[in-house]
Amino acid sequence: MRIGELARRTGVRVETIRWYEKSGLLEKPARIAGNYRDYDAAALARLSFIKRGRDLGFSLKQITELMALTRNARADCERVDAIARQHLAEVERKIVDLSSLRRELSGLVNSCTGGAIGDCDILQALAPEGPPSRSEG
Amino acid sequence: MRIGELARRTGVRVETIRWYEKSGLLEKPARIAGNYRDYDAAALARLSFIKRGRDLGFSLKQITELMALTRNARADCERVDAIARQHLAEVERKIVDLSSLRRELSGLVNSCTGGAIGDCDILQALAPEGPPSRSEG
DNA sequence: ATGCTCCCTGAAGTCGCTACAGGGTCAAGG
DNA sequence: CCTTGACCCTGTAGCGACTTCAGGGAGCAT
Repeated sequence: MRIGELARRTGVRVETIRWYEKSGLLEKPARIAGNYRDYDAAALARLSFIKRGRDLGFSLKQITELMALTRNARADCERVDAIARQHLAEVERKIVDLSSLRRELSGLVNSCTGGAIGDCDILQALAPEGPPSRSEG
Repeated sequence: MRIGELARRTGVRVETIRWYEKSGLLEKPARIAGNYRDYDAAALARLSFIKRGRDLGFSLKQITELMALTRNARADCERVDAIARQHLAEVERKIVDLSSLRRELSGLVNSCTGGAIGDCDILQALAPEGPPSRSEG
């Protein structure tokens, strides 16, 4: 199949597929007449794996490693688990960070009473502690 | 004050300050002997505002707009509120996305029983529906 | 010949920095 | 006077994961 069909089947954009090839995640496919890329079922499986990994938030580097591990069928599952656990920890950290951010932001947003800029609590909260003149620094 | 002191006082790195200047968030400061940048209290306040906005996750573009609004003291608070609300909505969406991601990932991680790659449930979950050879696709 | 859809390459742009190369400036110390 | 060291300067390239753009070629239908 050509790149457009592969894109349609995987939900990955054509440009992105070419970019994966350039950065070494996908092998260079055969070419048919017209210099068009020609993909087979293995390429489809590989790209689906990448897509699934990306959807789960893994980096391309992690996905590269995971794909390498799949080819080494005798290797231990440990490394795969480590990558997944590390990613999970990162996701959990991000959730915590964003949650405290949300608390702060929703406090800000609810403080807005719709007046003029001078009274805007949002801008007040963003401004530094003191006014520009520093008599109490 | 010179750029190093400004950096220390705001917690923004020297290179980042120069980068803010280059991208138009900070005005070009006066120069003292030796071609060193010379910052005043207004620059300190401005950079503190930027820092606080960044800590709250606003984009530089949003911060630029917020700073422009502060200078227009008679303007309505509405636009400020809109920016903050939009950002809050984005943060909330990210939290939702990451939470479902966490569920999926922790399911994955817990499925790992420590065997060989061939049995690894994590890789199974990442792989596409069928194996590369497609007799049942 | 024209129009259309698909495909090609290579380069540049996005965001928000970070890092590096290769210097200049200035005060303190010997 | 010279060196050391902290600080500063400019300009460029790199990061991740793409997206967009410029400028074409391939192949089919009309």
